[in-house]
Amino acid sequence: MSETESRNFIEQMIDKDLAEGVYDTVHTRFPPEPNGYLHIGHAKSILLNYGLAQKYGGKFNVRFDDTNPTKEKEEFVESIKADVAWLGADWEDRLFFASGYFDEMYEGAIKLIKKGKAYVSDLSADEIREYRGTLTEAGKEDPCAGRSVEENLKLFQEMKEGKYADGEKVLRARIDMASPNINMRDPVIYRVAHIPHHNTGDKWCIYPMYDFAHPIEDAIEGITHSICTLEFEDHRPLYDWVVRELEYPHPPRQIEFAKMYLTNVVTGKRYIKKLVEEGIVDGWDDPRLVSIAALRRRGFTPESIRMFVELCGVSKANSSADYAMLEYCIREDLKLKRPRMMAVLDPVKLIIDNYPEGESEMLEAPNNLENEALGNRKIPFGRELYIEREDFMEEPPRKYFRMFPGNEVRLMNAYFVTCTGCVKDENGVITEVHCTYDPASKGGNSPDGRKVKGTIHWVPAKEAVKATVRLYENIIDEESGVYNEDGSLNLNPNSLTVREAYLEPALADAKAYESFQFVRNGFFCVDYKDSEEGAPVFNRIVSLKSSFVLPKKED
RNA sequence: AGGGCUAUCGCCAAACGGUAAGGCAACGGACUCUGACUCCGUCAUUUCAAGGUUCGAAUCCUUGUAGCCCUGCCA
Repeated sequence: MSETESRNFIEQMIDKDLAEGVYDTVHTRFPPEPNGYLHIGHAKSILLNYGLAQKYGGKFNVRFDDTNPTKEKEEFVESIKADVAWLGADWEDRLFFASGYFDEMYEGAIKLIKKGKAYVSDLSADEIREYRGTLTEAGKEDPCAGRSVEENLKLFQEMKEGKYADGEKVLRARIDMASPNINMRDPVIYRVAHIPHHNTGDKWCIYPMYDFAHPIEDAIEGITHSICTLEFEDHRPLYDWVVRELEYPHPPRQIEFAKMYLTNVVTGKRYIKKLVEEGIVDGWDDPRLVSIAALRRRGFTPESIRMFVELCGVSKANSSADYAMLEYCIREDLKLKRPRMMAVLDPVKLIIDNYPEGESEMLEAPNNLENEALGNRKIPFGRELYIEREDFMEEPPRKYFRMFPGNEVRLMNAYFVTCTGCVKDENGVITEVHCTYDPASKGGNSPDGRKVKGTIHWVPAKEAVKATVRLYENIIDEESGVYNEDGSLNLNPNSLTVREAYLEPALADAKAYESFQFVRNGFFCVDYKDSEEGAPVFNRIVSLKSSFVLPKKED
């Protein structure tokens, strides 16, 4: 860490703890409940926790907070592990499950009962709610609060043994029914649920509540800084109460930060579910979504997401980052490390009239002009090529530097060509553009040193590979907000455009999730998921800014 | 008399009583084997508001205002 670098508020708290000797190390954790897929918001938590451990030379755990078997599935455990690993957060040998601590939690509950700090209640869920009072009125004492320690012990034992049906009895912590903080009004800490658990099977029919379980999990693992989101701020007094009453020697400190939101993006599980069910997207990893898997499939790299999280920073102010910042991060990460290949998305044929018919040659091109380490590749060149339809204009506006009759441009990595005209069909649609080339300008430079203003990309007509390209835009119509008046999503009808494009031959061997910069057309990632018979599909990651923009009309 | 938290440029975000960093976006211009990238320049006399304390306030005090969270046997 450099001295000049400013520290976020969490680092400042950690510095203080370390300086005052409250802790002598830093141990963080990412504690997801395995009840869904991770998205960009979780990435912030993962990278924040992992980053702090790295920064302070401490440790980082991954722990599944699986205390409610009604919601959790093994399937999610695997996807979460994969996503965390992909992001580069290394838990080493510290992968834990809250369910692994059920014995300690049970012992903890007994300890509370013995201290007179917990009691078994017969109240129903509705009654408990009634007794709890409201935001402005104090709660009432639970009629069971007066039970003796012995009776509570016996009843709790019976809860564990399965003598009671779901909902019949709960264990409550005895704190303060009149507390202005509703979480402190004798919170339920154990409930009965006769449901098999994905880890413990049917060993247990009572399960601890989050507020009781979480501090214990942290304490057992020796977590020093338990970082969570803002909505748990009100729970901190209860968190502290639990670790204090259970007399953990070095209790962890809970610190809350603001969740990250992205502008014009959908993260709500219920909305995503609807999009999937209605077939608007093809699953939770559709590249238009922001689940970790979707971002990966779209071609975002772990590095780009790390950069994004760092750029966003951490604070306690609710905020929502601009999607443009995420795009900036992937452009920044990829621009030097990926090859720049040529692909024509909207082809029109270019015929070089003075290039010998039937002949062809191989040209050598650098994969990335700014990164020699990426090497060179060979591209076949011949008399007939495809160029981008918009790279030719019969009557160009001012400041149009590409193909128009009489203008000389460079075919990237190939030759200078001078446009001579075009051929149209009966409807006036341009079918061919014609030009002549300067054989002396091979490689893209003329021996006489003359310059051209424009350089355009191309692919050889014969050898080009035809491939499916999917162009994605935000699934939300950004012009008018995320939601319609009726609460439905305001969808962008053009969020996906599929087209057949021509790629230069070198791209035919691309591997899944390999990314490329298509010259002028943005960054693309190869995706095999939905392709037929293993044919690659190219997903556009982001478009280059200002691409395709013609000059403003002159006044 | 509910409680807790937050307010700094279009969007994130520093500044910790010493005179408003930085990034994204935007806008000029230069450069360029793509009009991208890169580079250079512009972009808060002012920090939700109004008072107060101070030589000096985004930072301290007072009073307001706005937003978020909390009444699961979810996490």
